[in-house]
Amino acid sequence: MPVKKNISERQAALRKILQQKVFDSQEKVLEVLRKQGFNVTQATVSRDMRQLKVSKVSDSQYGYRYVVSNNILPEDENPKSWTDGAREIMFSGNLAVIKTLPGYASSIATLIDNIKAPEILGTVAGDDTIIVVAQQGVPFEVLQGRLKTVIAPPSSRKKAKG
Amino acid sequence: MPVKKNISERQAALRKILQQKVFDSQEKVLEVLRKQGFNVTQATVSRDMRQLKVSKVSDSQYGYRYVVSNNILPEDENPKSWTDGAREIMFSGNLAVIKTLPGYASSIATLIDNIKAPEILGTVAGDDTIIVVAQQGVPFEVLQGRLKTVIAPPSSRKKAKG
DNA sequence: TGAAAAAATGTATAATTTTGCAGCCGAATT
DNA sequence: AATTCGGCTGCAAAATTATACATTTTTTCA
Repeated sequence: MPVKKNISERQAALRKILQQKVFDSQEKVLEVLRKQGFNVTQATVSRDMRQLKVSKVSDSQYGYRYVVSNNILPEDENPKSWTDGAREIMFSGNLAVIKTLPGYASSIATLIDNIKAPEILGTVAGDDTIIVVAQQGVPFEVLQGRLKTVIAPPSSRKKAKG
Repeated sequence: MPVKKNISERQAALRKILQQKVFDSQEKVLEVLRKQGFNVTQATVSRDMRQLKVSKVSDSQYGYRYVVSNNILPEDENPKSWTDGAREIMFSGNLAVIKTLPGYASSIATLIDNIKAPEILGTVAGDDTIIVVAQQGVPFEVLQGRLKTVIAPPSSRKKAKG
């Protein structure tokens, strides 16, 4: 097994590991990481978890467990930079789940429908939640990028370099 | 200063304290609790946090903070359970589809939202159908277990001796 | 290139959190 | 009343997590 050393690869692996199984200590997570060829220490796991905003919460079924957020909104992001009441976007498989202020969901869903992105099959809106269904095989990042063009105000986006 | 000793009063105070200010250790939270007349120790704060499902998460690049979910569902509240309206639960990938009696969907979806399960990204309710989106990688059994805590009849509640 | 700066990591340890255990207290039972 | 039972808590120790510092690795830039 080759020794892997890429940081984002390791953090991606960490994220996946935490999603697949319940752990109650970083040491145990570390064991799995090492079996996958990431030869690091607990200190690094701790630092990775901080960067990924992993949190440890009590879980009635399993004692303690780690939870890795799918939330792409930075914690310190200015809420005003998000239009139309959208509060957070999360991803799971070929779906995106958008939480909004109460009552905003359907209007935002309409905006999403209107961009007619080829990789978006459709949306369903409740009162404060939207589910966006992406075409099969569309990478998370692509879907995220599309949705940002609707939900993030253009002024907050970096100017194109050319 | 009167010494308060009621548990739920203390946990309510803890909740409020955590919502109002950023703390990075239980000791510091404890100081505030003590100033409010709750004469306990850090161990109790730890236990309270466990019960309230408080989680510690990295705040920005540096620093940690506690996060307490905004909705609590007192265990012995629901005088009459909405969950009687749920008829069927089915799973497909990272989704659960719940069929309900006509008109019950949104009420039950709200109950599901209120448990703030970390593995549930969100729900969308129609009139008699709810779609629950789980976090990627969450095993079917875990999602099922979560939903059962809402939808299963309160037979798990303490019974008279039998 | 190579030097300097920045980033990443390990080590050892500090800081924090969790928990086993025993005592306490109140409710229920005898 | 005394006993039992069960939940809550403090104490102290164990377990876990975070970090200061040194070292190594990577990046930058001339």
